[in-house]
Amino acid sequence: MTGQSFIISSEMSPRSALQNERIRDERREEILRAALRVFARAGFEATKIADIAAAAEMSHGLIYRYFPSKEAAFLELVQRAVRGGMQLTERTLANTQAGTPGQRLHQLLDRMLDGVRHNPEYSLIIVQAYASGTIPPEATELLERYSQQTLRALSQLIRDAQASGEVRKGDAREFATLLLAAVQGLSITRLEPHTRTRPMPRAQTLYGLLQP
Amino acid sequence: MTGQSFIISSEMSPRSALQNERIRDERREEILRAALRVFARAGFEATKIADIAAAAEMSHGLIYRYFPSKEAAFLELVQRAVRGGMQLTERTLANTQAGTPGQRLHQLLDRMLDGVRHNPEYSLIIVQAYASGTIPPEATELLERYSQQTLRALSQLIRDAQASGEVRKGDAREFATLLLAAVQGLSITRLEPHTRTRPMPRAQTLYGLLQP
Amino acid sequence: MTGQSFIISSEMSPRSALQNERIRDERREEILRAALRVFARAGFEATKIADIAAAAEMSHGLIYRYFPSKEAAFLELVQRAVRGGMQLTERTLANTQAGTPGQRLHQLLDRMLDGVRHNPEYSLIIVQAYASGTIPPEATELLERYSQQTLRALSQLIRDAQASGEVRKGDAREFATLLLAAVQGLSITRLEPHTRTRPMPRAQTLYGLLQP
Amino acid sequence: MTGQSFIISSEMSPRSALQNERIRDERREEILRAALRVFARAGFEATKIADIAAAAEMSHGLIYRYFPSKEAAFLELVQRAVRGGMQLTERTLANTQAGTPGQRLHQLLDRMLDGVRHNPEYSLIIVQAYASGTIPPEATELLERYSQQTLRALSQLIRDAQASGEVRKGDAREFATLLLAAVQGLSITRLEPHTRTRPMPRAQTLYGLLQP
DNA sequence: GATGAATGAGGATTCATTCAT
DNA sequence: GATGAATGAATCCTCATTCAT
Repeated sequence: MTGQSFIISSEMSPRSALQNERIRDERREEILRAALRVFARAGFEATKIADIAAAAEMSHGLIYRYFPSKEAAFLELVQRAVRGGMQLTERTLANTQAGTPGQRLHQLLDRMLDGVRHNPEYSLIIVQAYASGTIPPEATELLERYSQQTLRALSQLIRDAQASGEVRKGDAREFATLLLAAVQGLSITRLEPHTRTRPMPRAQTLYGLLQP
Repeated sequence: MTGQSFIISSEMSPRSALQNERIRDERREEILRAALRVFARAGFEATKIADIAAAAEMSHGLIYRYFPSKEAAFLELVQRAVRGGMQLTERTLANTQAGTPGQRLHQLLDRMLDGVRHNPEYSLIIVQAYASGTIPPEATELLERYSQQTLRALSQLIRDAQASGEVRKGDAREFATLLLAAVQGLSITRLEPHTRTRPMPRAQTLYGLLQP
Repeated sequence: MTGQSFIISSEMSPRSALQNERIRDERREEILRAALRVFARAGFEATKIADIAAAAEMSHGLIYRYFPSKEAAFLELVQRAVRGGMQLTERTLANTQAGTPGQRLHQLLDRMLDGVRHNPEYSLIIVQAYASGTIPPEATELLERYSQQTLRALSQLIRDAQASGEVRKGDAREFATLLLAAVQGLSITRLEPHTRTRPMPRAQTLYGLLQP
Repeated sequence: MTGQSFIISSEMSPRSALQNERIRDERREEILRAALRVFARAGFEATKIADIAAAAEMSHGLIYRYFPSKEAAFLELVQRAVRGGMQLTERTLANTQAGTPGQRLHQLLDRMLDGVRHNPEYSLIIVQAYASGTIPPEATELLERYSQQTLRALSQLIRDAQASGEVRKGDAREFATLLLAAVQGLSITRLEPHTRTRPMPRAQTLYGLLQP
């Protein structure tokens, strides 16, 4: 075993630090993947650590080597969900070379609905965070920032598209609120087997409603 | 209350039997009112029977005189929420003398948004039921029937309004899905102190989007 | 059942508030009695809530209706032990009419050893608090105050007895420290079945060592 | 360390076998040193294997190469403490050429107090063993033998010193019990930061009390 | 009917111990 | 030998539900 080690290592490490770090990172992601699935479907309170462990195919004790508590794992997922959502809107807003404001709005809606359709877990995490009675203040702050920022960005995009004549007249903030609500509302429908099979509205339909 | 009854008798008189039933019903409603508030905000799992009892200002033991379990109380609220929602759409659809299809659609949206604004608990119960990982199959069936029926009614109304030229062309079912999603999405915003203070979109705005 | 109640109560209390309070107080004391026995013998960490519950002949869940945590119950016992010990020395010191300083010192030692002999649990709680690696800062403070105050009182008594010629010359503080250490050391011997059966030194012997 | 060995061979040479054993012994002692510190302060139950490993600056897995269990390590320390204590008294008793019985008693007390002062860990291990609720029967037997033997030796020494007129009259066994209790009681005070700073009584003071 | 004391199943978390590398 | 990832039994604590009064 250690016969080889005299060449390289003066340390007597069975696994290199690098290897360990890789294992740790992978495990952490595995846990988060499993936790995402379970939390999204069942919510924070109804999710047992044992459920996450089972979904990640590991012992429940191991979860605690990577997260200090169930709450911490949930919080990380909320963070990722919020960050992902904010980046999406932020980037679309900033990416002025991607087309006219209307085109960018259309694109944003497309991506949002695509996310809800194929990857509803992250939007659901946000809904679950809202719906939970026992989330920590940090999560509440994150949600607040998320909705604030997303609404602002959406409103701006709508206002720009109104200026260019691509979106009909009206209170941009109200439009934005409605769009966001629709997206979140649609993600809820991904929770139930029956409703999940129904076809989701196309971004084009949603965007079409905004057109003059 | 029953403190008076010692005057008449300690036996059961028709009067007191009636009174008793009335009292029972009142108590039951008190509990449901309290449970509605608490469940809507915190969700099924995070809500403790003791919370409901505290909100209803009674001992937690008493809850069990009126409901066999926490689940049963929640289920009843889901039933009421579903029934209320279905009645609203059903009646508006049926009430052909209330105006043109477009007017009735507008009215329906108005009532829905009004409900979310001033009485968000019932819509939230539905969201919480969707979001909960441990609700009984009965609740799932109710939700399924609710969304099915509401979507059907909404679609019909939209189709009628399209026929009368009041609503723009497009897949009525998609429109209906979006409207319902928006309403449910908006109810979620009633969960958070910050977002709750933001003005809600007006029904006119929502209806306006549908107009040609 | 309630047939009787019309005479007295306008409240519909099954058990009167007074009764409830009495039950609560009794239960609380029962728990503390049981906890005292178990903690004294096994120490804080090795004592399971289930052990206390078994010793008190109740379910472990009930313990938590009376104490928020194992720690809180332990802390209360430390408090009582400390308070009891401090009162003993304090009163003997103050009770100047009980005899000469030497007589009072003798009396104090007598009571201390009697406590260790017949009621070693409280002294053991103090030893266990010292020995525990996970007691809360509150307990540490209590212990500190206890030893400080007891040493001060003992030293004073010894000094007075030296002035009256009843106790031999020497550093009173050292004498006090030794006496207290001896008492605590003796309480440790109450922990082990074998040593517990050995006769304990008499107060007279301890006091005699101090005499000129 | 073994980094050098690649020069000689990867096979086992007599030299490296010897070396290996020496290394093993050193490691073992390191662990025991660390464990002594940690157990003495925190007690058996509150001490985690990880704490010992951290104090010994090695991985916790390695501890199990040297000790089959936490209990085994603790037991070894109790053994050493007991053996050390017994040797001390035994030798002083036997070393008749070291002076008069009184002088030897004085010397013994001096060494005991010195141990408590500068090296309290071993006395504390004994206290912790007494205080622990989950030590194995082997430890209990050790403690029993220890106290029995120490008391016997001390009593004998005292009796001899009484015969030579160096110690006052009185029940030698009681005196011995008190001396031992005082020593153990003093070691407890080494557990707490505040009390640890207080000056410890001198052996002369303790011995003085025994003098006529 | 009403209360709240009591029970105990269930779930979060810890940590001694094992084991792959 | 050495490391630290992995396991799961054990323990604290909560809370739905029952029951004596």
